[in-house]
Amino acid sequence: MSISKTYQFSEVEDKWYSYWLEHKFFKSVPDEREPYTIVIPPPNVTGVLHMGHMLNNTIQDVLIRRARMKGKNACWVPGTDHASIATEAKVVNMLKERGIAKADLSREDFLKYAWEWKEKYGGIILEQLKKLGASCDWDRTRFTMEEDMSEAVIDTFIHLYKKGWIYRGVRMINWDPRGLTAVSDEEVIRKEVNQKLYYIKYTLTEAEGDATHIMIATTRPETIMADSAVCINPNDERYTHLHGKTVKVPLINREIPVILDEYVTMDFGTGCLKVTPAHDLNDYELGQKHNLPVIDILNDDGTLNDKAEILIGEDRFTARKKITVLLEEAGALEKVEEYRSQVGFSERTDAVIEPKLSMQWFCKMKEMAQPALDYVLNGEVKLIPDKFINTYRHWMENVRDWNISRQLWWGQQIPAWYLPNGQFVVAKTLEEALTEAKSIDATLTAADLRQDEDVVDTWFSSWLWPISVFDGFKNPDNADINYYYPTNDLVTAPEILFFWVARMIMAGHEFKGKAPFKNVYLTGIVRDKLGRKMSKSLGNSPDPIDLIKKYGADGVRVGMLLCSPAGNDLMFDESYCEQGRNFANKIWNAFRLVKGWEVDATLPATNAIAINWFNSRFNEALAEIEDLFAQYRLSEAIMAVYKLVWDDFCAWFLEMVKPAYQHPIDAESFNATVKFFENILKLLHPFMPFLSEELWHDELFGERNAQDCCIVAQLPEIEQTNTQLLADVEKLKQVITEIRNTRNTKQLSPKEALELHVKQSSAVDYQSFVPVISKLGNISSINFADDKIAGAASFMVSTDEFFIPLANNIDADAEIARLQKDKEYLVGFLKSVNAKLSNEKFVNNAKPEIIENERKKQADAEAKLQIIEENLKFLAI
RNA sequence: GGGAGCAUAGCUCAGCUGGUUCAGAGCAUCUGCCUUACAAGCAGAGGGUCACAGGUUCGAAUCCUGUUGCUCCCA
Repeated sequence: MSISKTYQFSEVEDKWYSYWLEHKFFKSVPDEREPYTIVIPPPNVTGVLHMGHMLNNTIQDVLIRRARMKGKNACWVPGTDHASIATEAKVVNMLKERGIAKADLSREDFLKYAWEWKEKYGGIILEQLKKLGASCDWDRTRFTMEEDMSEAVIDTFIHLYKKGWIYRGVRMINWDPRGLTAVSDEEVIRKEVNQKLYYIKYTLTEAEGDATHIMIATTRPETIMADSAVCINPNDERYTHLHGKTVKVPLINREIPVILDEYVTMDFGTGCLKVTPAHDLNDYELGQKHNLPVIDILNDDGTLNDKAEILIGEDRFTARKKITVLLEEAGALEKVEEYRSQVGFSERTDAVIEPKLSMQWFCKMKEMAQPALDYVLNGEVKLIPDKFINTYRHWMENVRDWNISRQLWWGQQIPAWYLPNGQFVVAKTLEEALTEAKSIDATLTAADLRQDEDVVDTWFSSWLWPISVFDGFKNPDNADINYYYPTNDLVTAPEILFFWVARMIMAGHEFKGKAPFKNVYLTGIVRDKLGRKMSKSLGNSPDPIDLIKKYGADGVRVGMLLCSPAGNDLMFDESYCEQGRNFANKIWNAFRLVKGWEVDATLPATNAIAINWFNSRFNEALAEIEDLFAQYRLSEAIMAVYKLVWDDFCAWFLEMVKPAYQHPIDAESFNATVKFFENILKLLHPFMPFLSEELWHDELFGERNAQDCCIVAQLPEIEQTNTQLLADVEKLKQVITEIRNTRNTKQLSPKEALELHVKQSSAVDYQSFVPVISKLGNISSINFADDKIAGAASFMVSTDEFFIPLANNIDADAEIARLQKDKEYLVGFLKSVNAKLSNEKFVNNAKPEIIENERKKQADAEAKLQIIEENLKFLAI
């Protein structure tokens, strides 16, 4: 049977994924083992896999698979959130294509269509995760709008309302005129944009001497009709004459007062501020303070309403253009300047956010923020990397109340019922609401009550996620929640640290008395190699599924991790996936080599050195990798595995034990190699699950039954290493590298066997390395000599000298020049070491071990220098 | 405007409590090899005033101050 020269991942991946599913390796039920739990950050049900997910879920899968292989009961809970704004937009579009307008539908009918959409198109992303190899317990897949989960949301709402932490009020909120809903502060993305600053003349109602008008600078001329006042700084001497006056709003000639407030910055614009309480947060607060009327001139969709008096029905941006023309014609526009400033955009619809006064539901944050902050500050919840603690604290200390109502249908409807007189009651069902309402007015019937039309913010579902996925609300004492909660690690993007992570901690404390997880690993943002964030609009994001097709899931996973330093953004480049694929291929070919070996049991065992050395090296790497995982330094962990496999195992160990072409290998070497290979597969598995599982089942590794899979194999225990052997083999490797280097510089064929003479002064047991040196260096004979060899290329490894006789091939001048250079370096080096050692302050202040070390450096350098001097003399003869 | 972080090889990054793991890794580059596991490979090599300027110290990539440049968060 011939085995392909390259690893054909496409034939392997689906096969093993199905096999794992079939044998229920991802499934977790509580048992006597220690649990290791991760809840997935639920992606939008509308979402498709992007590079951020790819990174995120690769990390989670690596952690989960590793925990499984360390004997933990690993449970990774998948699911999606209902993403009210995004989903509702998709459904509205679907309806539009069928010629149906949302406005013509009842809430009930609309929701029917929404569910239809969800069943048909939703959750694609979960299928995509399977391609990546995600070992989620799919039986536990949850969706934030399932009945139980929604019930938990409603109960939570009622609970917090009764506690006085949820209230209803008119506040300035962020309005999305495209999504036609309020959005939270966190869903507003601020971007720097080029704008224009318009200078507009407001005429004084009564001229004051020469002064007939005042000048106002604004970026939003279309809102002048909503002005309630003009504000100046009381200390501004330019405008003292205006105190107590009134001015007229241009075009509509409404009279408004000039008010005084130190809030106004004297050196920005003209020093006069138009106050528009309905359309600006700061103006609103100013208006409250000065008792100004609120004139809202905008409809929900961003068009002007009749309060504007002019340009009624025009969109706000069209109105802005038109009003500048009108102002110009009226002679009220003085000038227009270019201006750069921050504008808020809706995260979901990218519409410019409109500050708007609105009656909304809010959740108080202060009380819940304090304990949630404490968890992080006292280390019960660790943020990795810890630089986020500062940011977290800052946010938690300045947290504002959370606007939780959304003017949508897709989501959990707010459990509040209005009475005809405008009062309301909060209750789980209409019946309960009626009972309560009757205590206000006994004559009321169910028909008199009207439920609040709005739904709660999707985050108001997802903050319960770590509890609700285990049914912790309905059955607060069930086996799952008791076993899995609190979970272990949460892997997510730093951009949702506040509106998701922080709130989960709040909910965890409030409803379970415990934080929902122990560690929060915050991944970086995936950027392209120019450092730009990957986004749909830039089109700079590769489709992860295409990458998987091109490089294999294992290759992409490795590529992802290679470029993701802990906590830093990553500059993704496809070449990393290529590197991952090449690595998979390397392993595949190592396998092909070993697979092809024939064993001759009568042969003597000759590779004890190589076997003992690799065993030590493997355990050394195992300990190193363990440590890196403990610090969540996954990119360094994969690199450690990469070097162990590629350099130590393939380039050194296999080359050492590899029999000559078409020769058999002895049984001991073979068995050791197979055992090492098997351990390597285990180590690789969390990173490269498909390839490792594929090879695991080859008969090379013995009989496997259906349950005997790499995915559930147990990682080897870390054993003691032989540090002396490890150090000596480093010397051995240097010798071989020097021999190869000599060949290279002297242009000798690797096929030509050479002689080697060793003049040794160290204690390294080169004698025992003779077979390895001969094999890897293609050395025909090794002599241990006391004298230097004439007419030979030479090199040094520490203070041991090596000679390769090369009859006519020695350029004495070049040798001398090389030695001179080494000598110069050593002389300089010695000088600095000697200077240190003769410095009294150094000798008095430095730690003894440091001084000892300097002495050793001194002795080594002197010994080496002496040899070089001798060699120079020797060559000069 | 307020706060945080970063700056080390062409690129992406390590470098922990200052001192031979102190200038390192992988990729890329260059040279030579299609050597019967792998050219998606093998063997070698080159490449950095550790952003800049001061300071502390016997000793600084590492600690302190300032400057410049970039990123993020909040207003």
